[in-house]
Amino acid sequence: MAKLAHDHTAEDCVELVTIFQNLSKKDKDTIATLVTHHHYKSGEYLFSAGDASDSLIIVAHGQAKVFQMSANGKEQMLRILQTGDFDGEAALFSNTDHNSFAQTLMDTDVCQISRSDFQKLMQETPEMAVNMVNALGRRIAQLEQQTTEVTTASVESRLANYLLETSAGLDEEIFTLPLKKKDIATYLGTTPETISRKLTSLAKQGMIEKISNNKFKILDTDRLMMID
Amino acid sequence: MAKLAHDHTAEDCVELVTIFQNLSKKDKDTIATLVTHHHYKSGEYLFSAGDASDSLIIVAHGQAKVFQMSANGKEQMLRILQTGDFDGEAALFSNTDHNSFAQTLMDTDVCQISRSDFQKLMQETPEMAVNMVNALGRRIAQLEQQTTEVTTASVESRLANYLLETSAGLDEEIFTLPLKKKDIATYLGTTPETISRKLTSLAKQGMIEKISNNKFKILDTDRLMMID
DNA sequence: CGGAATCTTGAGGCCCGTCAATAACGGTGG
DNA sequence: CCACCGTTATTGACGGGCCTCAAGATTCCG
Repeated sequence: MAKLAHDHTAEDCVELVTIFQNLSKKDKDTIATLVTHHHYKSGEYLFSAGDASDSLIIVAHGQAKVFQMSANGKEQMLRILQTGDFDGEAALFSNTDHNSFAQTLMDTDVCQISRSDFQKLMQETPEMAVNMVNALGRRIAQLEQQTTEVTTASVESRLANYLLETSAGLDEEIFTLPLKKKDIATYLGTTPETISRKLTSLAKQGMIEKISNNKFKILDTDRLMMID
Repeated sequence: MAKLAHDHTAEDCVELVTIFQNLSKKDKDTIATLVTHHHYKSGEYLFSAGDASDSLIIVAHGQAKVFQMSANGKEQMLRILQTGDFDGEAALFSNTDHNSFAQTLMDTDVCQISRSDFQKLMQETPEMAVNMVNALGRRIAQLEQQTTEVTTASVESRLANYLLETSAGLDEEIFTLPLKKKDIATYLGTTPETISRKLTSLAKQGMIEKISNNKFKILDTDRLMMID
């Protein structure tokens, strides 16, 4: 394997992650000693459903998708882990298995803390526990939003929202969809075919412009927001 | 207002709620002094979207539904708060408004702790913060499950699961649906008409027996689990 | 007992999922 | 640089599940 372009150390993880950010230097140093890190190539799994779930996983650099598999074999995307995000499930309950999958979307560096170390850490560092509570609260709000949208809004509306969210923050006029259509589809609770159709439909209606198959330009934010 | 059948005191709240349960007597007493309680009649709102969100709300006795309202006016049920459950959102972020509604389904007693008191409590009582993290983690797992089911499984399958979950725990053969069809519908992301149709369909297929419009008997657990 | 809310049942239609075939893309090696 | 092949995306035809609208039946509760 090629040498990493950047070296990602335990300190990097601690600096990157929001739940550690406002802690004292001393606390951060302690945490750094508890962390192990690993490199994954694009497409590898961080964990699969059924795996023993025994550590908190932090994305130090890269991107991974977390999804569940339903009884009939359909994927449902739960979230995209970006640099600095973590997957909590693992560190919270004792003796439960993962019920979801995490697969990297690019080469990705990951840090881990074992459940027991993490639980000890929360006992000893209340600020960290409070940070954790806040992070989980945000996650809950986001999931509630996702559930509501998926059941109450049309695919066209969900897709429009997704485009607006994805393009927000980038002040580029033209932006690139960061995911394959299949992944966008499972994120929005639909199929790649429908995504494809709705994108051309939005383009025909003049709300977006299609530059290439995954590059787009927002033409009419207001109308996109009003769909459905 | 009539005198309450049972007196629900601050101590009751503290005893009832899982996040307080394994704390020391001393800690519990402290918490009890921070709690205020209120009685609500059936159908009243504990809070509405847009209200300032400034306290943790605990259901000491009764039942309430928490739901969001989508842009096009549809309700999406997020969860049912039972005795001992709490709504977290409020106590976690600073200066955000509620984005959901909570409405009682029967006469209900509620306890509250202000956000500032609760945040202080977490700082001073790490065990409580850890309890909170665990409770939120469970809630996340449940929401992820709900999102996945709602997008990947048919209404019939979701309803079958709901019936199994609702009847589980009660060893009664015949059980009563605790919610109106409209509420079941918004919980499962569908409409009352569809719920009605699917229930008669399940009965025709011999998997359940319809005793009255809201009393049912499970006849074939295995087939109910296999739907879809 | 009476009126309001809830539930049931039917008819009709549309959104979107499925299946399938073609096209475009992207990386690899010659 | 181009030819090649697997992956991904597009487009069409079709069907079905579920939503909508509406009317009638039933239940609930004062």
